[in-house]
Parts: sequence; structure tokens; C-alpha cells
Amino acid sequence: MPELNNHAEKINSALNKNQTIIIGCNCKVEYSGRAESFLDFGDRIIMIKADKALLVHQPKGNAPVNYMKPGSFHSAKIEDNSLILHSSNLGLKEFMNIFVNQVHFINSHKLEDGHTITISGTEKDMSDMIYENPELIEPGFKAASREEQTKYGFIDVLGVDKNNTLTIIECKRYCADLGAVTQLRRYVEKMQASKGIKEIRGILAASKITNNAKKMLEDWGFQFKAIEPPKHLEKYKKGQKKLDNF
Amino acid sequence: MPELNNHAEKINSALNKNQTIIIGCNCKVEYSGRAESFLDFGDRIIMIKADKALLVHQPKGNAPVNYMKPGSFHSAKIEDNSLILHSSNLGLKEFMNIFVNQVHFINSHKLEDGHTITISGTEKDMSDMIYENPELIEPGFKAASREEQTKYGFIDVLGVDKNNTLTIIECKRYCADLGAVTQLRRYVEKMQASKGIKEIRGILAASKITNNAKKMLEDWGFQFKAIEPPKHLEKYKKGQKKLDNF
DNA sequence: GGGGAGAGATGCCGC
DNA sequence: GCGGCATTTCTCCCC
Repeated sequence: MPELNNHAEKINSALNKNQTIIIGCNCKVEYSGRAESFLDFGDRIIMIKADKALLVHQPKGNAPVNYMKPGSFHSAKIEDNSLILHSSNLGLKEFMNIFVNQVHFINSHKLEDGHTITISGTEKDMSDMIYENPELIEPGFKAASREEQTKYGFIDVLGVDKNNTLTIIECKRYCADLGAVTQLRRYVEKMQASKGIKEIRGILAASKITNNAKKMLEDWGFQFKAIEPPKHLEKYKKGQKKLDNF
Repeated sequence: MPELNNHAEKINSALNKNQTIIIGCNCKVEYSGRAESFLDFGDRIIMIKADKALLVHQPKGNAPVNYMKPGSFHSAKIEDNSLILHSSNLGLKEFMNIFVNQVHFINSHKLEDGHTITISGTEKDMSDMIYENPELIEPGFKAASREEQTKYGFIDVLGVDKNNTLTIIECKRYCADLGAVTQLRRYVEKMQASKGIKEIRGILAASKITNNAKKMLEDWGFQFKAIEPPKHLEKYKKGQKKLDNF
């Protein structure tokens, strides 16, 4: 089939040129590596990026259904009159075969992109905000120097309350769950052991908290403080055009 | 610019037909929702799926740099002589603007895919294996009925050892970390409280464990058992062609 | 829909 | 590279 050969050549040529490749096709996918998977024939989008990451997307859902990590090796071949994409990552011991039944379209292009994304509203932004405005936690709360954080683990905010009691704050940008409580508990216990202090307060700062987490938190004598993560990029702080012009 | 109008019409038409759309272009992206983000101009792939999920991919990396969840609303317009993709999800209060400088290629196609992926080697496969072969944990270990799991929480495997001591097993398919230990600890404490039994064993079953997690595990009197998750799809169990023919 | 937990999680940063 | 941990996590399952 000259058409199939054409597709294979196009793909291999684009791979050589480090182009990003898009294949709309009907295919089935086999994967073996950290786990094993099988996906029977259906219409999908295959994307191979310049860094040799490979993604297989179904027509629904956010996440790729199958993928190979950046740095994998790919090649297109014709076997038994059908197009096959072999993909392997020897270092990670991962392998993939994509059997292509029908090609809807193929595109490849050299993509140039030197920019990285700027994100605001992360957990880090939350803890920064608390360091700058400690009274957000409660009146009289004082945040300690940032260097203290690393000495006793990845504590988001360390400080003292108005009674000079050592206080550990764990921030969550999302609705705090049981895991967030055990994380806070772990820090408090670690700090109690290393400092030899029994009375250490623990505060979970998040926009919301689940009922079960709230209960466990209170059972352990900790507290919840409702705080929203700040969401303002420098761009917008400087009075430029707002994003919400819809 | 008639060409831009052409692109916009093509995109809006494909959106109406629930096609999956691929746009290779130079663009900048603004997002506002759970967080805020800004990404300056660069070459990217934009994918809009049949379920109205939107992904923006840079030429490197596994994950999309920006995205909108399934069920969002998209429309292409020409504003100030340039192509703009507006995207919004009113329910989730999420908004995105994509400013397209240059279009490298556009493709759209109606994708039909009725299959779901089959995966082997998950944590569930691990706990199933232990239920079927409890001696993998230790001689004399007996797994209780599966129904017991739900009654006292999401316990992977519940059983008794050769001395008839209640034993909780937490499985991890990956290298067990501190979170895995606190999870096991939470289950043991919950079970101790609800059953009024003090002596309950906790075993963490995983392929590996970090040094710190091992230490914390032992500090709490729990144990580690090295177990690999099983990786054999039914397809391969039945003696069919192996995937590792490379 | 909320809550809990896994994921072939991924990715970042720190030691 | 290991380790700890956030993620616009996403996704599934169960109540």
C-alpha cells in the first residue's frame, strides 16, 4: 500500500526533524511497563512532541489514555499491510505498540516555544501571603523567619501566637482532607520530639475542610482557619486589563 | 483578513459538529478560575475534544500547560484583526482566552471511540493477589472476607495472622512514602477505637519503601513486606502473543 | 454531590 | 538520584 508507506515515511521524517506530530487515526494500543494496558480499536489523536513524549487521546476526557514519557524512541513501520508505531523507553523498561487501522489526518510542524507559564493562587502563594500578613491567622500571630521552615521539615508557616506558643500552619489551596490533617499531625509530632516541647499548636489553613477531617483535626486539638489562596498575577496587580472581560 | 475568518468559521463549524479539533499555532494564553495563569506567545498545539475539553500543549512535556475541563464552552472570534479563542465554564467559574498570532495547521474530525482501556498491575490487582494468596504476606496469614473492607474504612486487606491477631494491610504499587505510613496508622487507630482492641498489627505491602517511611513505620510498631504488583492482562494469561516482541 | 483514595500519576525543588 | 510534596491534579468508587 503506497499510501501507508507514505504515512510511515512522513512520521519518521518528522521524528528525525524533531517536529511535533499529530495523527488522527483509528488504532489499538498495547502498553507494557510499570503496568500493562490494552485498548481496542477506536478513533484517537496521537501526539508526538519534540522531546519524544507520546500521548494517545480519546475523543473524551482531560487525560491521555496512554502515553510514553519524554525521551522515548519511536518508529513507524509497515507490517502485514498495516501501519504500526513502535515506541520504547529502554531506561524505564516501557514499551508501546500502536496498530493504526486508518489515518484520518497527519500533521507535523517544528514548534518553537521559549516561554514558561506563570501561575498565581498556589499553596506557595498562600503561605507567602500569611508570612506577609500573619494577622490573617489570628490577632497576635507572628510568623518566624522563612529559614526556620527547612530545619524541621517542609512546614508551610512556622510562628508563635500571642501567648508565644509555637504554632505550625499547614496550608491547602483546596478543600482540606484527612491526609492534610495527618500531615499537620506529623509535623507537630516531629517538632515536639526535636524541640522537646509538648505544647505546640497546629492550624490547618484552607478554603474548606471536609467534615471528617474537621472532626479528626479537633480530636487532635488542632484548629481550622478558612483562608482563600490569593489569585492575582503581577500583570493584573499593575492595573492592566482584567482577564474577566467576557 | 479573509484567512482569519476562514479559520474562525472552520473552528466554530467543527465545534457545532462535536468534532475533535487540532490547531497548531502561535498563541498566548490567559486563564482564570481555580487559579490564574499567563503564558506568553509561543508555538503550541490546541486540542478541543468532542466533550468540549480543551488542552493547550507546549512542544515539550507530558502534561498540558493549560486546559479547560470537559463541558466548557468555546468560540472563535476575530477581534482587532486577530483570532481569539474564548473559553468558559460558568459552572466552575473558569475562563480562558487564547490569542492566536499565526495558524500553522488546523484539522478537525469526528472521532468514534467506544472502547475503554484495560489496565493490569494496579493496587487493586495487588490486594486481589493477596486475598487469593495470603501466604504472600507471611505463613499462617488469613485474609478476611472482602466485605469487611468497607465496614471500617477503605482498608486494602484485612485478616488475621497465625496467632489470630487482627492485621491490617495497606498496599502501594509504588515506593511507599510517609503518607502511606500515616494512612496505615489512621486505619489501625480507627479500627482500635471501633473494635475496642488494642493489639492490631499493621503491614505496609509495597515494592519499595523510603528510608524515612521505614523508620516511621518501625517507630509505630508496623512492618514492611516487599511485594510486587502483578502485571498480567487476561489477554496474555491466555497464552497469546506477548507484548515484549521488540 | 461529597468524601476518600489511587494514578502507568506528573513535576518541582532540595539534599 | 532519592525524597517529600503540590497539582488549575484527574479519575473512580462508594455512600
